[in-house]
Formats: sequence, structure tokens, C-alpha cells
Amino acid sequence: MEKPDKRTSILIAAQNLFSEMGYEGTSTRQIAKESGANMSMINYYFGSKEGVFLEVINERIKGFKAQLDSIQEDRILPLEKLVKVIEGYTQRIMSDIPLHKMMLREISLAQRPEMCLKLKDAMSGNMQVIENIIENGIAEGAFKPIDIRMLIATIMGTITSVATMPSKITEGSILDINIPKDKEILTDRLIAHLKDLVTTYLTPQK
Amino acid sequence: MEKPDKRTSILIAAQNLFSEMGYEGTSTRQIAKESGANMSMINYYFGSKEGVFLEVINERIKGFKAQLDSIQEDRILPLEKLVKVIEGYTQRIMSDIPLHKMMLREISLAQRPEMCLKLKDAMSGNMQVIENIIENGIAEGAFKPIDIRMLIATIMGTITSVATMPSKITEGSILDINIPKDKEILTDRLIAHLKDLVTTYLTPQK
DNA sequence: TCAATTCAATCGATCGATTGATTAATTTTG
DNA sequence: CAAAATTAATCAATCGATCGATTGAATTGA
Repeated sequence: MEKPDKRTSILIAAQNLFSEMGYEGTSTRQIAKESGANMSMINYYFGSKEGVFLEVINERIKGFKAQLDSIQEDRILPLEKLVKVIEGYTQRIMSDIPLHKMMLREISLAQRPEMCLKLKDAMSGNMQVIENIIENGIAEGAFKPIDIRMLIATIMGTITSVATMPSKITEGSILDINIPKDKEILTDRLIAHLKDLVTTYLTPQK
Repeated sequence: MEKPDKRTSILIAAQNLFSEMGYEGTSTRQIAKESGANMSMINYYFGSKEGVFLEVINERIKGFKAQLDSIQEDRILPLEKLVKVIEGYTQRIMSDIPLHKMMLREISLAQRPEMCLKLKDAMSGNMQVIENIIENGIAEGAFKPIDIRMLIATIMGTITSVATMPSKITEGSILDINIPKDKEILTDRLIAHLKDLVTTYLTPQK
């Protein structure tokens, strides 16, 4: 029963609150109360409210690019590479939907320049990897020539769309993404759809 | 040179500010200053800050469903119907990207129940129309049997993705979505991509 | 004249941030 | 080793600013 240090508990509380209430909608007092820390501890450790936010984002981004890069260096077929990227990307986003929502909100606001830049850079890197994979696939003749950037928007947009409104996808069925098992089912369903979609779309017709 | 009444100018200013700064990030004082109205005019006409927000959303939603319903009743091929829906949906979203972003942010926050419900209802209706079209297409044998809800997520997600980060799609090219002409080019490119994608994906293999 | 608008002034509440004091932990020194 | 000095961590209290909302008086137009 080891309790986390104050710094960590502030980060955890902040992440939960930011995810649920948004950045502006979360007060430092809430973060303090939720984390059991004194208000001034927030400024002591992170300088400001925005500092907390940036740190939450940093934790999330860390390791994202590494996974993609390792896939890119695999010596496998372009389609297999793309499928791997889709699987990794989907798993990561679906494993923490609220945080992903938060990042999307902030990137669409462009109100806090520093964190917006950080997010865009991270996303840019990810997109570049996917773009290279598809480009190579087309050059090798493994893929049909298509609008690469648009296909990337389709892949990312589909995942985001499912993550943002899972109830709109699953309503009518018994899925409840708050149940881990059901979220896993939804994730698998999403991956299966994207695999089928990009395979059908990218496979050249003889 | 007819100047709009205070009520209207408040709505316009509020829409612009909410779109740029978010709901929490916009103060009633900003709305008052931007619209040239006195602060208390906001409460006089709309009761509260949230009242203004709801009215902005209402204006946007109005007419959305009507367009979809008219398409659904057209006596044309399923694929033509779907293409029409894609065109209409894309045009509408791309014609006012900031407002669309704002609605996405609010729907992902679920913090203001009334307006969240309103948005979800509107979106639900739209999705139902698309779902019916695809269902009919599959039943007629015009479409391959696929995961309908997931394909809808793909269509909506792609459009949203392009609307949310156009710079990530167009960077490297000369497109600037702040120039009307360029935004139109991007819109056409998006529609072309989606048409190609759904056609390839839904057309049964003989 | 009278109801509909408009306004300056102000309400209590809450915001993010800072202060100075206090305690806990660590390092330095004799 | 133990006392002293230093640093890190925590706290209650409070700062000025701003929040959304309200008041009551002034102004307008029919």
C-alpha cells in the first residue's frame, strides 16, 4: 500500500479533471482537493496550471514515436507495416480515451501556443511515418496510387470518431466501453474495420 | 448599411468567440465588447451565457436534417445517395470549420448536459439516415456487407479530421484554407477522396 | 404615458497565483 | 557521530483580477 508522492498524485488528479472538464473548466483548487495536495504545491512543482497540463501531455506523448519508428524499420510488406501502425495507434488511443479527447480539444483551440505546438509536432511525426509507409507501398507497386494525406485523415479520423462517440457506434448492442472487456471488443472491431478498409482500398486491381 | 439589432450582433460575436476560445474561455464581457452591446443585454435576451450558446447551436442545426431527409427520399441508386450525403455533409462542415470544431469540443466534454443532448440528438439523426442508406444498399446487393457503424465513423471521422487539422493535410502544398478558393479546393479534394473510398470499399466483387 | 431597451455600477463567488511561516529531509561541519 | 546549516516540501491565508449575474435608473419609441 505505497501511496504516491504529491507530485504524482497532482498529475493523476489533473489528468482526470482535465479530461472530464477541459482545461478552462478545471480549477487549481479542484486539482488540489482531488489530489489531496495543497494548492500551492501545484505552482511549487509545475510553476503554473499550464505547467501541469504540459507535463500531463509530455507523459502521454513519451514512447509514442518510438513505437512507430520501430515498426517503420521492420522488414515486412508495406501492407503489414500499415496494419501494424493501425493496430498500435488504435490500441494506444482506445486505452485512454478521455486523455485523447482532451488532447483533441486543446489542439482544436490553439489557445495555449506552447502545448499546441507540442501536440502538433507529435502528431506531425506520427503522420510522417504513416505517409512514408504508404509512399513506399505505392512506389513498390504494392498499393494503388491514392491521395495519401486524405487516407491518413481517414485512418486517424475513424479512430478518433470511434473514441469520441463510442455510444453512437455501439448503441443498440450491449457494448459498454466502461467495461474493459467491451472496450476491448470495440477496439478489435475498429481494427478489423480499418484493416479491411485499407486492404480493399489500397490493393491494386489486376 | 443596415446595422443588425443588438440581439443578432451578440449572437454573431458569441459564435466567433466561442469558436476561437471555447465556451469556458469566452467571457460575457468579451461578448459584450465584441458585439458592442452592454453586458446585461446578454442576460436580457438569452437569460444566461449558456442561453447564448444554445441559441448559437440551434441556428446551426436548423436545416441540417431537412437536407438529409430530402436526399433519403430521392429515387436514385444507393451509391448515388451516399455520395450525395457525403457531398452535403462535407460542404456544410467545411463552410464553417470553427463552429464545427466548437460543437465537437462541447460534445466531447459532456459538461453542459442540455446542449450536449441537443448536439447528440442532431448527430444521431444524421447517422440514422446514413445507416439506412447503407443498409438498403446491402439489402439490395448494391453494397458489400460491411460494418455499417464503423464505415459511418470513417466518413464522419475523415471529414472532421480534415476540418480539424487542415494544415496537417495541406502542408507542403500551397493551400491556405483562409483563402476561400483554397478552401474550396480542399473541400473538393476531400469529397473526391471519400467518393473513391466508399465506392471502392462498398462495390461487391464479382 | 408606458412598456421595451439600454446602461453604468456593483454584487458575491471564484479564479490562478503568491506570500511568509512551518515542518521534514538532507548535507555539512566540528 | 552529533550538532548545525541548508534545502525541500507543505501549509493556511490572502492577493488582485475576473467571472456570470443583477440592480435600478436612464433612455427610447409607439
